[in-house]
Amino acid sequence: MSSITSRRRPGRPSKAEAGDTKAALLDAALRLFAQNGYAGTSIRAIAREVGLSESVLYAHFDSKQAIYDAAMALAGPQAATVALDDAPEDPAAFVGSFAARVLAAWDTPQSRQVMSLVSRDGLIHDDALNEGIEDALARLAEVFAGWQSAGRIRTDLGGPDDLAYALLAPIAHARMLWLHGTATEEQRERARARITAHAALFATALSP
Amino acid sequence: MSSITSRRRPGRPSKAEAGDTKAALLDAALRLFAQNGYAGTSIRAIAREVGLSESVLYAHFDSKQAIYDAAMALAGPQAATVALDDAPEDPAAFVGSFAARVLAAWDTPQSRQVMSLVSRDGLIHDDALNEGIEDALARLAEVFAGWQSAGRIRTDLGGPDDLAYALLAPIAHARMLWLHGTATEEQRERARARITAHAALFATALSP
DNA sequence: ATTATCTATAGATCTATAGATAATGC
DNA sequence: ATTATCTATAGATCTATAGATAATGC
Repeated sequence: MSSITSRRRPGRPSKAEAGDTKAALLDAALRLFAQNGYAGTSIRAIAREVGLSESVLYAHFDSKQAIYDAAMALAGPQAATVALDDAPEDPAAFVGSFAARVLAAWDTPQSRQVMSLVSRDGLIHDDALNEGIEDALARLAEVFAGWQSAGRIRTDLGGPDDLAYALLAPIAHARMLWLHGTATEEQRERARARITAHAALFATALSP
Repeated sequence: MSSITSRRRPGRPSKAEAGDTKAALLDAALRLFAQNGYAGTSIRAIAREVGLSESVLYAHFDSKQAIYDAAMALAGPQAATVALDDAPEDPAAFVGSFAARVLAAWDTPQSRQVMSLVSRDGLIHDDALNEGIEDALARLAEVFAGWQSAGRIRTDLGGPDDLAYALLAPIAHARMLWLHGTATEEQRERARARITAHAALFATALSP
């Protein structure tokens, strides 16, 4: 049962058989880095994944680190930004739509892979990433601060930043547990259920 | 500036210079595995950390995997169990003391290393660990269920499991972010502040 | 004799490079 | 000529083992 990965013959492939190698490499790299971490993923494994020889990676990238960086750069940014939208409507409605939007952004194949990658390679502890989280919390807190001074939500629960954390942390935690690179459909469903349930609970708790 | 790690001479060390090598190896292994992951940590690096030759590891363990397992077994269990204690007192008091006990259990050097290890090697997605989390949530939910049927806490916020998640997830998330193996004192302080603030907020929200 | 270390080394695997090969595009 | 692949290989590093060496404990 030796299923040989039929070797491609040497020389430039004909137009018909040529694909977007660089994109395929990055896609495979992101998947494998997310699954096995940087140290646990070899150049060889990435090449095998796309069915090419190892040296082809050095035609497209300078080094293993460069491949990692390129994969991160490609997949990273869009996952960090969670749009807060403009003038938030009613508090309860906002909380629900906020959670839904965050969920939509995080429940994509790429975002889930980034989640795994960030966890596997200790980047949660990375300064850049931490600032992203702090920033998201701060912007959310601003919204709550506005509502508190307008008397539209409870003020006795805690400060705006406490509220922001109480809303965002359970959502972020659901991401950690159930929206990673190798999550099953069942786990993703669990994440969705938890996140919407939490948003509802939080919205109810907010009202004065 | 070649500071050579002065080589020990061959042969069994004298009683005076002999230490508990196995314990030292496990300690170094846990630290390095937590910092760099399984694949990112070599036998060589562990040996260098305790100042011995590489082969000494094979006198104490069968394989690299066996070292990892031993380090996990040593550090793992005590971090998983978060005692719920017996008959919980007053809801607000319970929430505060629960958070304090979880915090105390998680803010230890070993528990923090386990946190990093679990994250680095993708073990958060491990079945055993996931069941541990589900179990903790379920036991917490039972407490809330009792109070809800006794009318001691709000019932309109959500079901017992929603409440359990709303309390535990922000605490667990603080652990992820600020109670890992290489957390600074500043980060740990941040975790403590966040966790106690969240417990207070949650307790307030609970009361009918 | 047993135990705890060391040195030396085998064999696998990893990153990276040099140079061959064949299609493309001018 | 340029581009995109391949084969072959260098040199580093990794896990693991064999066998030497010296102290211990009987």
